[in-house]
Amino acid sequence: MERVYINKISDYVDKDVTIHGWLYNIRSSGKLMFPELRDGTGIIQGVVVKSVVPEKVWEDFSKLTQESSLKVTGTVTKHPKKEKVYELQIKDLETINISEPYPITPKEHGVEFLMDRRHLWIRSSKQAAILRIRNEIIQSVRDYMYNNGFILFDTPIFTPNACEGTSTLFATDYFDLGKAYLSQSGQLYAEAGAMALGKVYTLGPTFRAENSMTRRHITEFWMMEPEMAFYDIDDDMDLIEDFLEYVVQRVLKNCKDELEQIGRDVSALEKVKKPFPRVTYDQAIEILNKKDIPLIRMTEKGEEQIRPFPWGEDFGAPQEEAIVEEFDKPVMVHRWPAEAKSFYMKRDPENPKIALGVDVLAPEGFGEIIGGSQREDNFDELEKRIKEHNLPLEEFQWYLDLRRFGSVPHSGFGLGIERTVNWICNLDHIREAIPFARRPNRIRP
RNA sequence: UGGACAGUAGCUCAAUGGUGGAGCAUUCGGCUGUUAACCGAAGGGUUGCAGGUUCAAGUCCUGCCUGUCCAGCCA
Repeated sequence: MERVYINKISDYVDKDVTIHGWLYNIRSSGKLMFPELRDGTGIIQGVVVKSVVPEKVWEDFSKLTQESSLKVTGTVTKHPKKEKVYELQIKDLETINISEPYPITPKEHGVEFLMDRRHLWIRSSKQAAILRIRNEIIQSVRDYMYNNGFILFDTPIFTPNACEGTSTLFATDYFDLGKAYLSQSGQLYAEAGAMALGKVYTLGPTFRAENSMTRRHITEFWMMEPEMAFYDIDDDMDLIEDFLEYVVQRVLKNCKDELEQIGRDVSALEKVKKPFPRVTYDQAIEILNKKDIPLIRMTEKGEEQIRPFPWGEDFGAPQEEAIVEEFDKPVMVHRWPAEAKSFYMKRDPENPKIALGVDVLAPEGFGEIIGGSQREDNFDELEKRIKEHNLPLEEFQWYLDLRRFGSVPHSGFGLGIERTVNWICNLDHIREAIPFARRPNRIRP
């Protein structure tokens, strides 16, 4: 008997097939049973008729519990009432394993209960659909880069130094060489790659020891960071919008079923087409003042609201939301106050108080998904910044070499994979955007 | 790290300071088109932990633990 997967079942109408999978749920009605089978690619309802199947098959089905594993043979038919839905008229059953009582029932559960059983929760249809969309997002990222001349350039995870300060780094012992830190960005190495290969990208896990308990933060997340020689900040933004449009439109095209399964309103995603709004920091401040959004600062007395929003302050969640509300596409906020940004960003030649950085805010309140910039390519300027930020100059000598030996203007950005999944899937929380989320209060399972 | 809220059966939740219940799950029985199927029955409890108030605490008070949400930080 031909073994088939459920997502290809429509090719086998009126044919006999075998499905290898698990029992997702079962409903019975006297002399009829309706087992729902899942095989990782989808779910199909089986029909077991007592008067049709051998007595042993009927008895074996009666013994099945949720998540029991099995091989089922039957004839594929169209659903009598539903369009484009198929059923399996069951003829035979081979039980592989009778599951112990399964903890995740088809009823409601709390997040802690589910996260404690994340290894089982991912079998649920919504979680499985999210992980399939994640797969499509990552594959489309790789394909975009490959098809546009970017070279995959893997950067190290053990690093000796901080990219943006040591307080958010996880430290570990490294033989006789003292401390090693888990990478929080591959950018500095990617810059070396860009000088060697022109356009590169790195895609891998990154680690931030931030005690952030929000729906947008995890301590271990995947980031895709392209770095391009001879790109300025405007080239960088051109790339961002072309790239993001490709990823979103491809997920829309290839993950129709999954998006429907998780109840995603795709009309919002369909609008993600070039061009995206480009808003300078100064223009963003104007939006905040027009909407009377203050800076909120925590003091000893409590909350303090400062209006109008003072120039130079970074935006928080309420500010980002107010800006994004104005548009129905990802918004690129660029040319930030240099004070609030990292040491490696190039200053605007027209205004030294401005850094040539860009943040991309996802629509629908999902926050920042991309942070990018044109990098400082002048040796003296960069060395000065490293000193100003009290970073260990010796550790950055190799990085400064990139400015000593044939320095060129270059730019790049970092895309948070889970934040992108969070947005595209319209999730309540980023913990569902990765198979096993790591958060300050969770390292298991 | 700060603020708000919560913790009762395997799960999701009820219970005026006065005998701790329901639905689902589990086990048993019934039902020939079910869709989180339905109907009947059974088993299932150290009310997060430690103190305190009270004749009496799941309920009120204090401390701790755990979790959730929000803020900051960031992708």
